Formats: sequence, structure tokens, C-alpha cells
Amino acid sequence: MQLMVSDGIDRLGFLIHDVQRLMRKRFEARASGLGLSSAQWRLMVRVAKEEGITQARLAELLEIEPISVSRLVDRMEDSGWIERRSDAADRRVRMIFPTAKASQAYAEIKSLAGEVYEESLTGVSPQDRRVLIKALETMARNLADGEPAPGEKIESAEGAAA
Amino acid sequence: MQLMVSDGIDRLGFLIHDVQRLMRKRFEARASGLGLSSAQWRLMVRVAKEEGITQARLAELLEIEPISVSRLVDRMEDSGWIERRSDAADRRVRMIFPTAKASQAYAEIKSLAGEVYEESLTGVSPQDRRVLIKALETMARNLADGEPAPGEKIESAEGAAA
DNA sequence: CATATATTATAAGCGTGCTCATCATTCAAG
DNA sequence: CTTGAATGATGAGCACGCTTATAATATATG
Repeated sequence: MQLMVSDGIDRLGFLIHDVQRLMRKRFEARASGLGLSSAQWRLMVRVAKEEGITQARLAELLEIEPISVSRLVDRMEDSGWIERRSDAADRRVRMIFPTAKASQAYAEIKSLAGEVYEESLTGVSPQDRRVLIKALETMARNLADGEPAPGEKIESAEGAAA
Repeated sequence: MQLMVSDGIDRLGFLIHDVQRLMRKRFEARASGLGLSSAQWRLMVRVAKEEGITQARLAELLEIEPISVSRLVDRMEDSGWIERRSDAADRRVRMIFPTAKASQAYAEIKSLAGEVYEESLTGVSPQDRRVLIKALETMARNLADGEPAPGEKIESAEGAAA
């Protein structure tokens, strides 16, 4: 395409950044009454799907570092969303369970998130929504694939690590 | 095939979050050699467009709080990307200028960002890219519009949400 | 002049991500 | 059992966003 990238593609990063930030902000404004951040909500979805999940597994699924999970779980335990239980079989492991409060609020928060999505998509046609989702999924897949070398050398150390 | 329109819409927030995070990560992996974060890059773009811009104006344009600009500028001054100069006319004001280093690196970093965009869009057709950008712009506009009061009363929402 | 208000920048402290380092526990080898 | 590597969780400290509060300066008004 000789058309230049300036049909908006050059602002793609800023756009994605803005939309993510605004969406998170709006969700948190709605959920603030419940005292739940978006990061905490993402974690809660995983815990609801798999009660007793370990922190290590959460880190893997959420694609954040185990230490970040530790901190998140700390605060969520403090605010009564989840609880840690020891695993009798492996005492290194802390299993994460939703509290009754979390189970009760789950459906409400989910529909609250749905409202934010719906509001953000006002004026976007059903077919464009499908294209949007498909494009975002493709992008996530492309970006999740291995980094094609930062310029100099690829094979530093971590080839077999993961 | 298509069961319902909400094919994935319920994961919109997670998708946007993932794409933004991965895109930022990849950019920063490339730019790490230059010691520039994506937040710093966003600020640098503004400073390049308007040398001598004030911190208050940067906060407004970047839609972040003035204190966040202070900290960003602190670090960028420390690492030699920008410099603060006092305004003779108004001694409250600190005017921000790019350093020679910043001016020299600008084009390189810009093309680096373009590479990340292009990689992320691999496999997305030109027409789908246009739809994507248009949809994201619509979403940003929708979300930037006045929050319908974070309390309990949401009067103007179209009532469409599940 | 004195004082009240607005504006610009910064300070303090928190949430959520990171890296690097540490501790406890498990497991594999000897 | 002892040693050593791997694994799960956490601590320390940093980046970058936030809110709330302050300091310094500018400006409007009595």
C-alpha cells in the first residue's frame, strides 16, 4: 500500500491506550461502590471459574508476575473478596477461594462490565463489532507470539526457560 | 455459525486490556535500548510538536494529572530527554524543551512504533484495519463523553444492556 | 497596600505492574 | 539422611497512573 500509514494507523497505539484507559476508568467508577478494581475483577473471574486455583496458576493465566498476584490477593483478602487456604498436599501452595460476598456480587459486576462495553460501542454496527473483535483477537495473537529480536541478538538466555 | 451478536463482546475489556499491554510491552522491549518508556514517548511526541509547552498543557493533552506529568518530566529530565526552562513572564511556569538527543532519536523511535503497529496488524486486511480504527475512535469518543454519574442513578443509558 | 482566588508545579501516599532477591517447601540423586 | 535444583510465595524497590494537600506565584479586588 503506497497510501501512507497516516490513515490513523500511526495513532493505533495511542488509540488503544486511550480506549483501555477510559474503559478501565469507567468500569472502576461504577464498581467503586463495591470496592473492586479492574485488576481485581480480572482475577476474580479466574477464581470464580476455578475455585482453589493456585497463585502460580493465576499468574500464568493473567500473564502477570507471581509477585503481582501476591499483592493483588493481599488486598482482595483484606477487602473480603477471596480467601487463601493451605494445600495439605503441598505446603508451598496457597489455594484461592471466592468468599460468599464474591459469589453473590459476581453476576452484578459482570453485568456492570457488560454495560460499559455496550456504552463504549454505541454507534458501532453489529458487523463492525465483529470485525473489531476479530481484529483485536488477531492483534493479541500476533503480539503474544515470540518477540522477533530487539535488533541485535535473539538468543540471549531464555530459550528453554518457559 | 454465529450463535449471537455478543460473540466475544463480553470479553471486549479483557481483549483491549491484553492488546494494550502487549503492544506497550513490545514497544518498550524495542525502545529499552534507548531508555524510553511508552509514557515518556507519548509525552515526547507532544513536546516535539510544541517546544516550550507547559506542564499544565501537557497534562491536559495527555489527559493525565499534572502531578503525573511532574514525575514523568522528572525522570525524562534525569535521563536527558527534555529540559525545563523557566518562563520569564510567569515564574510559576516551567517550559519543556526537547534536548538534542531527543530531536535526533525522534524519527527512529517513531518508525519503531510503526513497526510494532504493523506487526500487530499482520493478517488484518486494509478494510478491516479501517473498521478497527474507526471503531476505536468511536469508542474513545463514547467513553470520553460525560460519565452518567458513578452513583446509582444512570438515567441516560439506553437500557439495552443485559 | 492587603487579601482572596486562581494557576502551576510539586509532595505524600496508594494501586498495580515490573525486576531481582529471599525463604520455605518439595523432589530428585546420591 | 544430605545435598542441590525446582517451585510457590513473598519482600524490597522502581515506574507510572491516581487522589488529596501544599507551596509559590500571579492576578483581581477592597
